[in-house]
Amino acid sequence: MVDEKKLTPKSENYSEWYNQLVQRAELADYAPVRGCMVVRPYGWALWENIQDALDSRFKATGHVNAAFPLFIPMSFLEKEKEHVEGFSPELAVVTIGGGSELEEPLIVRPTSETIIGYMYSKWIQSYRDLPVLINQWGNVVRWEMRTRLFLRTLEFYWQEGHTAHATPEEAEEETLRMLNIYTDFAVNEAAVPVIPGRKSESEKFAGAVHSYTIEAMMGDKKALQAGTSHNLGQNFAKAFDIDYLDENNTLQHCWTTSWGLSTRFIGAIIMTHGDDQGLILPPRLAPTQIIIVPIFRKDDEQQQVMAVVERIKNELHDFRVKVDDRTEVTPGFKFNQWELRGVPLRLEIGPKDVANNSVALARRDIPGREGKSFVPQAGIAQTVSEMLDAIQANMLEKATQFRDEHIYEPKDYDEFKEIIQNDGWCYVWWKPNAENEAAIKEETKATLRCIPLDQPGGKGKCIFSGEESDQKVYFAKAY
RNA sequence: CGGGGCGUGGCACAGCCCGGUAGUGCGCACGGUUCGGGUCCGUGAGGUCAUCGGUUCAAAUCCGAUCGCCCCGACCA
Repeated sequence: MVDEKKLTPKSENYSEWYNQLVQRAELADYAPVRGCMVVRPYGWALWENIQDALDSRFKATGHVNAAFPLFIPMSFLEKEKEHVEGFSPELAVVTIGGGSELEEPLIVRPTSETIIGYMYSKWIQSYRDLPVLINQWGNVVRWEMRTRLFLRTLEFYWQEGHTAHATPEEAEEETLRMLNIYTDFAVNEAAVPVIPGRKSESEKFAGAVHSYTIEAMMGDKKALQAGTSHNLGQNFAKAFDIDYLDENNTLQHCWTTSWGLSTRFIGAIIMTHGDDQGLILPPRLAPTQIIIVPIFRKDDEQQQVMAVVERIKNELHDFRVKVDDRTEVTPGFKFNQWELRGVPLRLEIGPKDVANNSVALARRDIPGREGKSFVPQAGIAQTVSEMLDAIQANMLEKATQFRDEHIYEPKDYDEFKEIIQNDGWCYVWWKPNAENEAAIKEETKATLRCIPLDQPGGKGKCIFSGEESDQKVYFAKAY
């Protein structure tokens, strides 16, 4: 018999582990409509912390938030040829409104370049109006065939930034600035090590001149595109007449960008850090950073313990802290439940601690006895603060180590195939060629994840064609 | 849309082959017990067996159709 209290181990069935974890940690649930997701309060609290971390970075670089409509006229999408080709297979279309057939079908936005481009064309007249730096928090719909909670659902929540600039240099600078913000967020807030890089021609966004990505390695070694930033050149400006008069009174097309990060990132956090006990959340993003579990048997013990618990809780007011004072479940039950939900630090206070002026600390990132320590009640805020920092740092270090251990540099294509077969990543010299890329995908299921910004320099022979090239790239199987 | 599987209390499943008044575990409610790693015991609530039709004295079980879901492929933040 399977122990229903335990998660299916990662090593046994990774996707089952993932699904059980998401649902039992109460992050999200399946909705009545196939492929749709209900984000539960705990999952949404995590998303709100992600939003705050990103929003503060956006604001610091001059961006503002706004909201654009959910419905977009079908004709808007058709104005940019590559864009409509890329998105039409996955559109949800509304044809009836208020009981009668609409003159023009509306699509539920799969992304907002078109409607925002349309508005920008009205707002922008002069070079003095530029740059326009707007971000939107919202939801979009893409009718995907196979779905998974957070990673790919019919509807998902994200932010999409859309900017317009006077020059190609400014647009490229913006595209890279936002990529760097994503990288900074992923590494320093989520403890998810990512590789920032450029997408190949075949993998880029429909309608972009070029796309950048942050690529992360999940616990099963598959790659996950965790955020994207696109330089749209003048493609959308031309399609939507986003024009301005420059200093010389000459009409010019704008240069635009777009960049997005979605609730998929929650999937990245789960699959980067989670273990067989459940979630492990980075302290900087965890909705609850510290859970206090009081332990007592008799009434008089309860009073003494709760007095200490209250005092400690007040001392920790600078942290996101909760007390689990339920009496209907045992401490052991609570330990397991909060571990499942990934709370970084657990604080136990029992009769022994009352007597010794101590508390027991258990860190989530180090399971078992090694992660447990007893510390004095005095100076608890300082102790806890340092430990949360240590957890955050350790999570990043562990994830980085795991990733680096599974990136290989094959000598030849045979070795390449063998590595991909075992789900490793390949870091190889590459001569850009869409046909060769397709051939590799066909044969191995691996895709060109990115051309990293950080290049080693020098030259080498392309892993596939043998031609000389000056760039190295990553290939891997991906979500 | 191609290949495979499954629909039975909230969840996970047994029962179906060989028709005879619906079962187990988890969860839930109540009482007690326990509480420093998912306590234990007792009592109880909860299901027109996916739907429609057929065979039969009798259908969760046999036959037919329909619907839905899951897994494997093609598409993808």
